[in-house]
Amino acid sequence: MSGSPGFKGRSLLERYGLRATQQRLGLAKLLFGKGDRHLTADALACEARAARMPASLATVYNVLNLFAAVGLVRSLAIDGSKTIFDTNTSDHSHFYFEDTGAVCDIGPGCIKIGDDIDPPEGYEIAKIDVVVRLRPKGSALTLARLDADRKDAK
Amino acid sequence: MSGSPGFKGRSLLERYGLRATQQRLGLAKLLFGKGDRHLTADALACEARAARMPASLATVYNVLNLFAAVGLVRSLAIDGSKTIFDTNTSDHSHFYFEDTGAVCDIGPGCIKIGDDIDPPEGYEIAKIDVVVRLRPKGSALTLARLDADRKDAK
DNA sequence: CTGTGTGCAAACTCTTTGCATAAGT
DNA sequence: ACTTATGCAAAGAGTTTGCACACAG
Repeated sequence: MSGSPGFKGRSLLERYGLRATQQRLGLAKLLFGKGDRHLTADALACEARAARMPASLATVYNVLNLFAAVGLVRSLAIDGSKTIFDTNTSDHSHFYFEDTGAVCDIGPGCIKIGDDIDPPEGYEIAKIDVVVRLRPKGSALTLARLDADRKDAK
Repeated sequence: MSGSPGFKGRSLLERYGLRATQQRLGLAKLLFGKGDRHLTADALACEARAARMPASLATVYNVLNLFAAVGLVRSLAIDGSKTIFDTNTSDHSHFYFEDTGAVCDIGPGCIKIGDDIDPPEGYEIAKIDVVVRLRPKGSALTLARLDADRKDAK
């Protein structure tokens, strides 16, 4: 099971006009081998190392950005600092877990965005990102809590 | 008109339990003095300098993060690199102009988010961010275009 | 006065880039 | 062979942090 995955990475890459290098094949296998995924470049680099298909962090960024440019993956700007790459390129929304930083898909049926949005003159809609931010129940940040925390900190 | 703005910054800050310092007052005036705004920390620092109410960049970050923590402003993670602070804390969506990086509000009426979203067990919805990404008409990135660009680059 | 905020600069994280080497067609 | 990708390390942007000084209450 090590040399000939049923996974057709080579033809996938070639279909997108990309040269099939070891690193791209390895990363593609990790990305598309096990269902929809949401990964940072760093996380993918770690997985690659663990799977004995090492690729430098710079290469992982290059490959992910390249994949994003051709539409193989989609990049999400959810938490500001890290860029998350999503292997699901279809229309869908996301849950974002503020405590863990995890991301997961919401089926396209659950959220209805008006198809009646009027883009300003001269512009067209590239895509619509919907992020439902979740926090553990009862952790709401209230003024009272802020105050309490300030006193606790003393 | 220099010393006593009709703008009640002091009481605003004190209502939120914040000490009314010069920098906070100055920044609050810029933020809330002219309607809803979408600013980066850097842009606000520049404005402050221009308005003769200078505050160091570090202080601008501190103040904006503080304001965001108490709910005076809302921080948006839209483009991944820069954090944008929005003075409109009510429920609304955003247009994001990919060519200029500008952000503007979409009235809450234009987009309907199902109120029927089921948060996963143990979590509650902190907020929902909707970003409609806009690009200039006709700039869609197609495979054909990518190919053409590659050849052009030669 | 006492505590808190500010400013500066350095540290830090994430991401991109330049150049020599290695791999792909 | 010729082209293109990779790896490394350094650069770059944006944001945060530590500490001395200054300001607000």
